[in-house]
Amino acid sequence: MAIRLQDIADDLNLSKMTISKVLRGQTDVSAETKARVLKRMQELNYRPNISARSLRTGQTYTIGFVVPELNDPRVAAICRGLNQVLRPANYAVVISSADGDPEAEEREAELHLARQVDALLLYGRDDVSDAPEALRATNVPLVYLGQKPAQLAAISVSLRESEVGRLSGEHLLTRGARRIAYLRGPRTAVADQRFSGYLEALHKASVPPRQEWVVETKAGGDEYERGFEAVRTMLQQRSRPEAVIAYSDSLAAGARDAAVAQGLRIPDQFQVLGCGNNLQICSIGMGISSIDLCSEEIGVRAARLALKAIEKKGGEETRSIGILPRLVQRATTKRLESPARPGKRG
Amino acid sequence: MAIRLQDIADDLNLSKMTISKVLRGQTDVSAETKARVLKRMQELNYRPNISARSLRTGQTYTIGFVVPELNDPRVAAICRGLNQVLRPANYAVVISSADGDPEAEEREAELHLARQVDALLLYGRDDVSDAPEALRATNVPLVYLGQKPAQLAAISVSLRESEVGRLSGEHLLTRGARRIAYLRGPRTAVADQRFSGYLEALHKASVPPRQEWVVETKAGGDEYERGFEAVRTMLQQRSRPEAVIAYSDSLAAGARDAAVAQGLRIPDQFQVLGCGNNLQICSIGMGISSIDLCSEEIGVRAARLALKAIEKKGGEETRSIGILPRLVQRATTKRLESPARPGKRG
DNA sequence: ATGAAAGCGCTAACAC
DNA sequence: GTGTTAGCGCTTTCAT
Repeated sequence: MAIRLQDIADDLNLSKMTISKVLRGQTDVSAETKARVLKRMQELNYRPNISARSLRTGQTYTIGFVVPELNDPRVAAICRGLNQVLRPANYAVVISSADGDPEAEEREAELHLARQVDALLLYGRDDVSDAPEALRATNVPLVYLGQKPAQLAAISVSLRESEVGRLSGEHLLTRGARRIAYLRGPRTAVADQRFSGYLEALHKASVPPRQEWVVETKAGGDEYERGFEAVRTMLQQRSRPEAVIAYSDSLAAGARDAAVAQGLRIPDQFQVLGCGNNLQICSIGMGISSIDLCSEEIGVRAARLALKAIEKKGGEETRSIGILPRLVQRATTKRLESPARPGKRG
Repeated sequence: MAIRLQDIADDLNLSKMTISKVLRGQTDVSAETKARVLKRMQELNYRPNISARSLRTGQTYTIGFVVPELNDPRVAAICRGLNQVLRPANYAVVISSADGDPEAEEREAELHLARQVDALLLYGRDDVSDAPEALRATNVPLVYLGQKPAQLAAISVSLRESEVGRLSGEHLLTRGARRIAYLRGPRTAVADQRFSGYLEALHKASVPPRQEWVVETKAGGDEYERGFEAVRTMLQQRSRPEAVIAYSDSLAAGARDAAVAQGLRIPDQFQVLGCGNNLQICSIGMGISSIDLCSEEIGVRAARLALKAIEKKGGEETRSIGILPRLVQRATTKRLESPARPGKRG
């Protein structure tokens, strides 16, 4: 079938060992031989059989990555981060998507393990924090991204979710808002953490939270509509908020448009802060200020951790990294009068 | 290290051959033995070494898929289609992204081949239609998606791009529009084909095209802004269009908002038709009618073709499938007065 | 119904 | 600098 080391060896009257050495860049081969071999490899379009190699070496230079769903800008950003680190180190990232099916997630992970990946990365959905049973029994380094798993003995790189809420609250408080509504998203651990961070920010500023302005919003589907409706309703009450924080950018877009429809000037009379920094949404129409979830950085850090874990196979180093979100200001929140000057803080 | 067939065999006082048979579901094993083996496999969390297996069999039950960029709803949809067909057939899809780097694309493809994928799928960028040199010399079935490559001897599943333009034109013509602007997108083969389909539709309806309403728009970045500007400018001329077809949904969103800003009522005074059926964009604010590119179906068909090609290894069947786009009507184009009745056409 | 032998393509360890 | 030997974990073929 395909062309093998042996074929090249026969062809050149050498032993396959010499060819193998050239292939792997060993130095104990004469320059001349090396050149000949390389040339012939090119001509014959030789491709080393990775199965054979990894059977022999126990290493595949492959890292698996299981994601719940591909159509997610965070996943795309994480992959960029991963590749950034892993490609130069000669590792290939193999992504497999569960397409929204939680059971497929575990199956995909199993497949990766069977394929002898050198490390396995798992992107946790927001609503699940535990690892599949079967994964616990492996020696392969596991790295969780996005969501810290319940069990302690795992490496993870996750966003400090409570900081998302805190940062959001602070941003608006700093801009003079006191009457802040909060579209809190679904009932998940992540949403809860964000919300508690928000409450903390309010508390620190001695602003009491208002029950009636906290709205739970299911994820998925017509988030835009839900954001729109929620804010429209609030603005019809006697007691109106002057700003809103949304769990997602689609919700924020709906919120923004509801306020505009109500005749409010943004950001003077009403401010909107989204979450996710989804460019596709934040840059359609009036730019939405949003929290960047720093997914690319999460990818970079996870990749580094994976590499380290691969090296010291035995070392059970259990590191958990928390990444801080960043705020991206656009048109829906006020500019501060005095932009931060070096050496001072606003 | 990991647990092997041999370990289970020793454990149960059987030969590893018997274990292997159980593993592969051979029938010539007693039910009792089979049960014992299966049980032990479970307990020990045995995972067959795929490298070894595929070294032996030459098959990996893995199909590679190289995409230029992950953050693309078409790619996500294609993957859903692929998995739909391939998972039941026990194949794993291994996605690798080139992250926008055309050279990485070829490297990733090579990696897949070295890993002995049973078939390799390639998603062509709109601006490139040829295959990397090195891929021509392989026996592995190649399937091109999205974009038919220049060389004839290849299997491909692609969208009938000219139909996108034709369908767009027809949709608006049917709704009484004659003065149709066209934001034609970048200078790529795909955009050209769509445009020619559009011209064809105009021609068939005896509507002469108007140079000044055809605007070239670069891809990427601030498409929304560009769509907005283009339509704003057009609407300030004396001779105004009454509808616009956009190469992408972001452009369409900009176009829609420019028309609204100009005080036009949509869809009565101005119609907008997008392309891509990107839900994230089409459902923010006034729903944008758009052309669905049927990516999931492309995935399904490509997967079937790949499976066929794998089976009859020798059979050089070169099939090219063209998929027809579909229109999804929303608020930015007029509803037809008499919705199509069975047996009649409007 | 169960097992022994051989070998897939490659590389580690060691001669020469 | 180059070659020899052995074996990674599995499956194929053929005995028993």
